Amino acid sequence: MTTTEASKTTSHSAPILDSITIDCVIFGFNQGSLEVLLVKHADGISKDKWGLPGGWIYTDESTDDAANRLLLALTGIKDIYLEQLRAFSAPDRFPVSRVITIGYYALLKREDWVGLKPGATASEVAWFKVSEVETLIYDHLHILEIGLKRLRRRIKQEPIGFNMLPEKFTLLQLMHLYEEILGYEMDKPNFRRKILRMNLLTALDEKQKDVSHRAAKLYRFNPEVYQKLQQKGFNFEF
Amino acid sequence: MTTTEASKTTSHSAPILDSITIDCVIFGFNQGSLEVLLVKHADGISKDKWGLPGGWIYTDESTDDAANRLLLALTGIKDIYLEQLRAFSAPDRFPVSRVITIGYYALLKREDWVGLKPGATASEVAWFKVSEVETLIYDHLHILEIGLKRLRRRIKQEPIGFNMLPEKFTLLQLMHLYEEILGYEMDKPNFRRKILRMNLLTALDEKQKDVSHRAAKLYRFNPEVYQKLQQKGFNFEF
DNA sequence: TTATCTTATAGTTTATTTGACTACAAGTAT
DNA sequence: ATACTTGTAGTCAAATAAACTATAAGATAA
Repeated sequence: MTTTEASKTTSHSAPILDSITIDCVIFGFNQGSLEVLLVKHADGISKDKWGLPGGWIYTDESTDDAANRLLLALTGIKDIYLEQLRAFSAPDRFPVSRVITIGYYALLKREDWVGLKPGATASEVAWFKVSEVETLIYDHLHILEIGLKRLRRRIKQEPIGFNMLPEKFTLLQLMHLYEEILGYEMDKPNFRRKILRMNLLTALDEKQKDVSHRAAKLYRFNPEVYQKLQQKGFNFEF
Repeated sequence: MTTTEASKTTSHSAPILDSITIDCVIFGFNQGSLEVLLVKHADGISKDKWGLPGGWIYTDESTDDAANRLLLALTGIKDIYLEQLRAFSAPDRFPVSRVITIGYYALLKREDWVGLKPGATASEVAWFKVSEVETLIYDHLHILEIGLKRLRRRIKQEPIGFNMLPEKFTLLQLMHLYEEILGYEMDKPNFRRKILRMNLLTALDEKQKDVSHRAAKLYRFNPEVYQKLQQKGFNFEF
């Protein structure tokens, strides 16, 4: 394999599968915008171009394990929300040799992100607004699009949006997240009513601070309640 | 690679990827039951055991192409509804060597199925009721479960059920398909109203024949209308 | 300190959709 | 002719969604 793709991984020398990689679309929500974490390749045929973070798969790990390993190495964070998208397999997707990649997408709390982890291989890492990404190496733009499509679908069916918000958030912040991802505006009172009626949020005895207007109540997502409701056949829907 | 996995494919000698396969869950609807097409392996470590049809991927084709090629070889039918599930990658999923498989699921009209195509490699092929499948080779039972889950989700969001019915069908047949897949009973008049209101069905000037009761009107799914409605933001939902 | 601005939150009203039913129509079988 | 089965139409109450109004709770500034 060329250094181009090999540069995706750490310098770890464990045996790897030689024609399969993983690539990950990492979403974050920052100042009202949906963003994606990209890396700039240090060398190889895609030198100085931006692409999705990715890497090889060790022979003794699943692709889920590989994706989690990659995320930990890149962000220093464990237990990131992660879901497989699918395999991307166009014969010419990678110009040097035949490589199939398994796409993933992850949701990150921006408050957990502290910058590039020392020791990571990428020469540069940065957040980009999803709406402003225009070109990426290989078929990574396509993977990003599929990831975005999946996120839009999922966020209407499962309460995963919280994974991109701080632990404590206001209902308006949550609504803005939905508006940004789904691409349309919503009605504040109706949104409140609908989400509160589900009982998935715990109201805290706390309010926003440092805002120049009436402070809103803070809420926390309650995964335990969600699990219980799910078992009773409850279906999250937006 | 061993003959076990190799026996999945035809004896074609085109170059293949050596650690990736595809496996396909083929669903059909017959006499009120959801069924799956399985093959019995002729030799190798899984000799005489039932599993999903699968095969290798040529170096110059995508996994979608490989899946379509497999389906054509197995059934003789082109243009089968096909969607990728995801990659299955547990390191020990295939006991002989490290092989990742890309799972697919397909929907077949049982009227198109004419029995095993001459020249196919599998020693035996048969339809099984999904509810009665208990053991399959490797992780194929898991793939089947994921396929079923995906089918249940999709059928509520997109009008794909028609792919398992004859061209002309009655509303009750369609409802029975939904009941069987989703696992709960529905109300006849309400079902009619909801599906007809969507305008996706063309009423034909024909009725059922050879039934010992009042014959129901036959309908046909109209993909053109669906496409137009989709562009206008229409969302199929059940 | 009062007026004004901004956002939070509560409530109203109407239209639409769902779910559970009833009723009748159109055939077949006895 | 009668009973039986399934198809199809229609009713009605309850639940939900969409659009909107109104008020509350602060912060800011005249």
